[in-house]
Amino acid sequence: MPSAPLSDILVPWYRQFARDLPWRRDGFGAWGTLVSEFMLQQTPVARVIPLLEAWLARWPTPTDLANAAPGEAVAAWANLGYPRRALWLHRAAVEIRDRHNGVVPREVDQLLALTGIGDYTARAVAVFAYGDHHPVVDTNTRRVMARALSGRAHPGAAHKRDLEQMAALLPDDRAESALMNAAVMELGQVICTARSPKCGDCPIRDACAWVAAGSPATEDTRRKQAKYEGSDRQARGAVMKALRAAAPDPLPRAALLVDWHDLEQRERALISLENDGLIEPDGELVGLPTR
DNA sequence: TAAGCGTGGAG
DNA sequence: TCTCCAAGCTT
Repeated sequence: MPSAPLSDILVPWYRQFARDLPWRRDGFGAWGTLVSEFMLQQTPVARVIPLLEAWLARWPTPTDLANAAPGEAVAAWANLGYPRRALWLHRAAVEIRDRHNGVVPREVDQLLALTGIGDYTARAVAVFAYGDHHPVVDTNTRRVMARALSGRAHPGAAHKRDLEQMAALLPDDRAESALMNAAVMELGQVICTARSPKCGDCPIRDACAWVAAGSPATEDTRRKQAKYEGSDRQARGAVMKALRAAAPDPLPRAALLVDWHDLEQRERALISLENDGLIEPDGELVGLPTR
């Protein structure tokens, strides 16, 4: 006898237990969804929420952001991390203003063409903002699928194939399929977590291949994060933190990383930040980008 | 394809 | 204390 589709279990579970998050409220809008997705790329929900609300109050439309200086966006990004995302979000806003009459596009191909938007974010906007029928695959989704469908403890490297695997789990109905995408992500975030999954609370444990196999500790092929202490990233972070604090004023080049012991690394950080467009030299001064 | 890219909370 | 990890994207 065939078992019920997972969506028959997960969609009702999601309706009952989904957390009340700002971007899930009615009328949040495509721009709000887009900004939230940029901020949520590798940054935890709790840190995003307050900054997201401030961001949208300041720049309620893509055109509002596009008309601001990129450095304002970088400064407002505050401690969200990966400040290139602020720059990319600003560029995407400019592209939306110039190519889409200030309206966040609905088509996945058009979304993918925007700066800083990849397979996940494009489909997240199309599905969560516009309610269209696409598979949305993030790291939570891939972990849930690895366990429930493949019986592995960890997902492998991201692959296009993941989209097809998720698409096969979606019900035909558009609204239901959007909920299923959200439900799988939610399950991965609150139940089927990376470190200590709460299998006792899982609504699909009876259908889970990993549980059925005895929850084996299978090989973890994920790439380990490079050491942060003493890294170039840490040096870049220190520069950006100082410039955010001084903004909108620039700082003397000599004042940046003044305590940094490794002068070569200091130069490397400044050069790479300039190459990324995150800082702008102006004689002896260095500031956030003005255009 | 794999490396590079921030920040801070949780276990 | 310290390692792990968090709604990825670009090159």
